[in-house]
Amino acid sequence: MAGRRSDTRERIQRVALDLFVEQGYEKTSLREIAERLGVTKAALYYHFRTKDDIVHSLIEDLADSLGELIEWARSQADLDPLERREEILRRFSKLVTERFGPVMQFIQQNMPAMKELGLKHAFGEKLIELFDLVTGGTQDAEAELRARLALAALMLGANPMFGAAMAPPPPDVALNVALELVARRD
Amino acid sequence: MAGRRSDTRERIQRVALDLFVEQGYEKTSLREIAERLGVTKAALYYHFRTKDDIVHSLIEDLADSLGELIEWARSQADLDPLERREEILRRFSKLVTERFGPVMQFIQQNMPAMKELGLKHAFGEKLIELFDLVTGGTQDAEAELRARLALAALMLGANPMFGAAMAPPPPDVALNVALELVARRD
DNA sequence: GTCTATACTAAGATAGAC
DNA sequence: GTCTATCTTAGTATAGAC
Repeated sequence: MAGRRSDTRERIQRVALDLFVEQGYEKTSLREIAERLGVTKAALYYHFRTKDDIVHSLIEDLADSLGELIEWARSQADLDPLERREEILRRFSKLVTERFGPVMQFIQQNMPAMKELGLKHAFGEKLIELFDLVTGGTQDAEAELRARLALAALMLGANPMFGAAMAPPPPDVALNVALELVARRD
Repeated sequence: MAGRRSDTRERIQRVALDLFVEQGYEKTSLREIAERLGVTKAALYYHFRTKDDIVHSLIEDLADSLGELIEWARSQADLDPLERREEILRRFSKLVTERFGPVMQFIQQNMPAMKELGLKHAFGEKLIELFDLVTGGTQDAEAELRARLALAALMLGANPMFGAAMAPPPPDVALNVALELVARRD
């Protein structure tokens, strides 16, 4: 626990994420990851029990951050609903642009790989909670769609179809459009 | 050429698409497809040269339909730009809801599998052309984002993140929001 | 047009030495 | 903490009989 463990574990995570984003989860073999790191497959198995386990470790951080955002949002029940929604979107945008863009891209492009072993749940449930907070609990279909699109706007750089072929929108533009989508309507 | 070939080829396409959507491309083996049809793997290889070839056949129809839509749009250069954009979105919405929803979902959830063998190009290039027609060729970042979101709204039922966990928006609601996103702004 | 049988390749994973 | 060697499983694909 104390002291400095080798950084191999983190190097594995970095290289694996790079390859997963670039080629996809299934098409990336452990051999490939190992080769790029200059170690053998067996070495990977010292740090991670399975291939899935690498993904799991990557997503845990993201799920934790979303959890913190949700917790914060729940604690702001007295805030003006619109202001709260807007601040949620701002903070979400910050998470995506500053830290979790690649992981988000990976998740969206490799959903089938996520379906196993509760990988989806740690993150997927958080995304739904966040979505509910942005809709404000309404059942109105259009309001729901707008909330989804607002989140989508912030993630479009990571969208499998649009993200791959085109440049992502500047974060500030995306945030503005997202805010407009959930703005009070008259 | 003449007469009625066996329908095995189409049955393979249907079953394969079902399984691909359900479990993902990589996780679906030819053995699985064959078993569900009550034939052997070798039978599949009679109708399709490779596993990729099955996907290719599925996407060709979609690409053709998009091609027709694009061709129509190009022929309407004299139409009011806004009206044209709106009609493009309407027709695209129709394609998605009436025929290509599952294929779209499959594509979005399995992008890494698309990257090979020009599978991406037949369809991907068409999507970009369509996108350009909806933006109307502007370079404005916000207008571009709005055009993307308009298309995204119509495909959200097929979106890997939102589509899986939540009910898709009613098509008419999605179309309305899409139209609003590209509406002339004052 | 479909099947049996099989070749070939590569993947994920484990055991045990260093 | 990393290696060599090996196991197990599964996949794609082909040849040739029916």
